[in-house]
Amino acid sequence: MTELPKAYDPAAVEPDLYEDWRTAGLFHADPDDDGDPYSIVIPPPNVTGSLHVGHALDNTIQDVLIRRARMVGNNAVWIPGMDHAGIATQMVVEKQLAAQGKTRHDLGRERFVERVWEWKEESGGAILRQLQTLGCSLDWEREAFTFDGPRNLAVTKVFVELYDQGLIYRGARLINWDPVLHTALSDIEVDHEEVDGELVHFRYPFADGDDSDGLVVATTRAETMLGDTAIAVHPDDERYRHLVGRTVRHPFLDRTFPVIADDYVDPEFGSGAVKITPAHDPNDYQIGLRHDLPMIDIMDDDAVITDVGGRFAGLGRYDARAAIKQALDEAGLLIRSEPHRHQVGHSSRSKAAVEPRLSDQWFVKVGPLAERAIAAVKDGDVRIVPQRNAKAFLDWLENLHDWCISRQLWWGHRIPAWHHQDTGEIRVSAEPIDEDGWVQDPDVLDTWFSSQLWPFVVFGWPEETADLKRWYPTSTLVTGYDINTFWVSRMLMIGLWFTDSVPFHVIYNHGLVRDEHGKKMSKSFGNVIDPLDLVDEYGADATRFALLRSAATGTDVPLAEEWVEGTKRFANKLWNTCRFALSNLEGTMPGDVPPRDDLALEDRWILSRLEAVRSEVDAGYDAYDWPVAARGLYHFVWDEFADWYVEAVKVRIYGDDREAAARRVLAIVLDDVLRLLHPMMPFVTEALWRALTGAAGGTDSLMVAAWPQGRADDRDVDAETDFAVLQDLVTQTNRFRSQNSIAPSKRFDLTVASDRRELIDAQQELVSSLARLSGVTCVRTIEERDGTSTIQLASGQAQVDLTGLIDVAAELERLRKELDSARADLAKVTGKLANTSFVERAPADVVERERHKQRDAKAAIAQLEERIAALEVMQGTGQS
RNA sequence: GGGGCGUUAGCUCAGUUGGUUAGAGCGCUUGCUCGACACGCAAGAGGUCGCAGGUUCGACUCCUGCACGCCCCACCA
Repeated sequence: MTELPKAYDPAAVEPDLYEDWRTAGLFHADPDDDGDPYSIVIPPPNVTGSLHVGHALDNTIQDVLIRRARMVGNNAVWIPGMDHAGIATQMVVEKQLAAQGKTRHDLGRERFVERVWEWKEESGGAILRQLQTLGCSLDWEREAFTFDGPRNLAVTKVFVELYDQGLIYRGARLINWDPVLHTALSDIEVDHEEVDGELVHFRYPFADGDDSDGLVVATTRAETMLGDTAIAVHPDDERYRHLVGRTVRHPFLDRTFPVIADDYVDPEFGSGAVKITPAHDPNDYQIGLRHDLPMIDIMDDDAVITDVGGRFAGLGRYDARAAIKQALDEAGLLIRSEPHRHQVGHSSRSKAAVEPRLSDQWFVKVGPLAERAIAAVKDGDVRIVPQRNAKAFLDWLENLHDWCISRQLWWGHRIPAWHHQDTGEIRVSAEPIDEDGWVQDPDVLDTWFSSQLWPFVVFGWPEETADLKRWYPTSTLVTGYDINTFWVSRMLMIGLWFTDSVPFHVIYNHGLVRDEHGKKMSKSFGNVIDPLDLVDEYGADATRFALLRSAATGTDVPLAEEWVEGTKRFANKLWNTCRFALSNLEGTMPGDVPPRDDLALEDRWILSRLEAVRSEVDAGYDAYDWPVAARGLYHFVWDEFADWYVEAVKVRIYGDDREAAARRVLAIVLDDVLRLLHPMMPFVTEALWRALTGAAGGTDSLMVAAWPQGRADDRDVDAETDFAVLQDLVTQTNRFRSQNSIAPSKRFDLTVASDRRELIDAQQELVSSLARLSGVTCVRTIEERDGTSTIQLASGQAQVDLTGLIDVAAELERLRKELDSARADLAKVTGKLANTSFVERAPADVVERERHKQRDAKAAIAQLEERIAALEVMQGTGQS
């Protein structure tokens, strides 16, 4: 048996164990192995990524699920991999080029993409290596990449089939344009932020009148008036009904357009008349379609006004906004402008304000896909945990717009479509078209188009591989709720469409990791915690366990460094409990529970508690309730096993009464605890388990040991009740000792009158040891005597003879001194709080602290006075 | 504008189908080199469970309203 160091040192244990597991092949799964299939695919981190606490939580949870599944006997696999992360990655490399004063256009497309690949090879995937330090038991032989060969083939196949089915189409639609990255974006890549703007009221003159007459409109985006092609009013609006059909004249451009009526217009807002810019506003676009209005794109890719803007051509959109306002004013058309807060869409990548723009793009028609996904959720084919997230998920699926999938980028899956240069004809094909006049579409696909295929392409789809048959559909998808829309819903839709199966049976949503006060972690707040720093400082087990302890299902996870520190102490506690056991086991192995007659009360008690906790912890794991599982084990190990059982068992181990049974029970409990704890704290449990069982390592590992089955017969309510009586007796005695300043080393006799007299009588030795008594005498009734003190018990009373135990005079003197100082404290604080300028001007928390001090001092005084009175009675100086 | 979540000890959170003195960790106070552990042991202080009503013999727990906070979604110029 190995000698364990006095304190647990994670750094000395973790890296070697990971390497040992890996070389023994314990992470690798074989589809031909026995056991029910259990599979998880990692949400592929971006190649640009490095491990942050969100990843740490997400992957710890997956590792917990996989490790437990293995121990339960499933044929479990966890697939690693990465996402090529189109925009994000392209931006990183473009930034590197910018540092050299270059753009991607200087390199050209081919060279640029090569450059991204080079970068991917050298620095991509750091995050997967970081996951190893966290202990993640991923099957490294199955690593996949969304942009590698097999995945490319699958993406092309999916695109072509969807196109053939009429579910992918190309067309001019209003899309979100990112004027910085020069690409279209999907709706969910746009974040709405509140912005302070201006609502500008101005007048469009009638075509047949002068500038003093006309129709007043209001807008937050004056520059878009260059693309106006109508003015809309509500059909029932009495103020304007008679104007419908009239024509207005553009003040700066040689153009006239009509006043139209449309229900969309809210008569209450602004002037009740809306300028319509179909090419630059989603609502106006719809109105434009309904009324067959011309759609005039007034901006170029940089959101700069083009020649259609007449004298405003060449101005950026914000400069144009100011210039037009001024021009309106000069023309006498500006009525007024007022401050106006409103929501403006921003690119989630470049943060630039998105420009709604009419553009030729590729779209996925999502209706038919969404229908099946909705049905799968409603029918329970896929279960969302927590259930309440299902509503938002369904709402989103039920209100989908078609998905713009083309991106004007270079890094990503090239769209398998070819355009004829002369005819403009389009052909979509899995094979390159190598004929004269045909050129491939320059655009690439939205990065989520490929990642939506992840759960089946990692197993080799469209090939009918053994892996695919064995592990698809996957068991559980673990993600934060923040990407349910981006990713999860799309996997569900496309999975159902192409594999006729849900891609996962359960969607488990954890919360987002926040700082200790529940605030979002962000670099600008300076509250970011790096999980790798935590691992360095406290170990991977502590980091994992701390995250799990606060990861209540679906709610955000507050993380403070102190908690991780506290968890490290728990690991150390476990370590030392094992150290005690190991140094006393004398070769005893875990095995069958000894015959009942050989067991002492504390044995039956701890076995009963173990069984209770095992079942609670198991239920916690089953319900994805990590805090319950973690707390259950923490409490059991520390407060029951270490604090009570280990102390109790010393009587027999250091003596010679049924010590064999004691050793056996010690080994059994530890063995089960280590197994139950292993998915959450894999390293320390493995190290200790090897020491306990003598396991050689390699394939002889806790990682693949059997999950505890439980022994229902071990539940022993009588033992628990009886032991609680002893615990109460010991606790009350300790309390008495502490309150009377009796040194812990001072032993004394206890006389007990209890309705559990026989029990206490039989357990005298145990009680004496735990409460550090010289003896326990059980009597029928306590007789009040001078010089004794009584302790109240849940089951009766105990009596202590104070003669010689306490130096009454000295104790009185000590207490009186304490009382004096407590009174002085109180006076000081009370004086401070009586000072009105302090109470009014000092910060609230400082005042609150003073109030606390005041309350504390008062409580202390009351208690001291009581004890002094009691001692005075004993001394004969008080009044009884 | 729609929807969701939360409000319990100084801080972060538990609290099972409503049932005697509402729990944990951290922090705080006091004492302790007891043959696993000072990353420890023992004891202690600290809460009118956001506010106002209601149901009930009884509510932190159920209902209604309000307040505050957080989050998601959303095409009102």
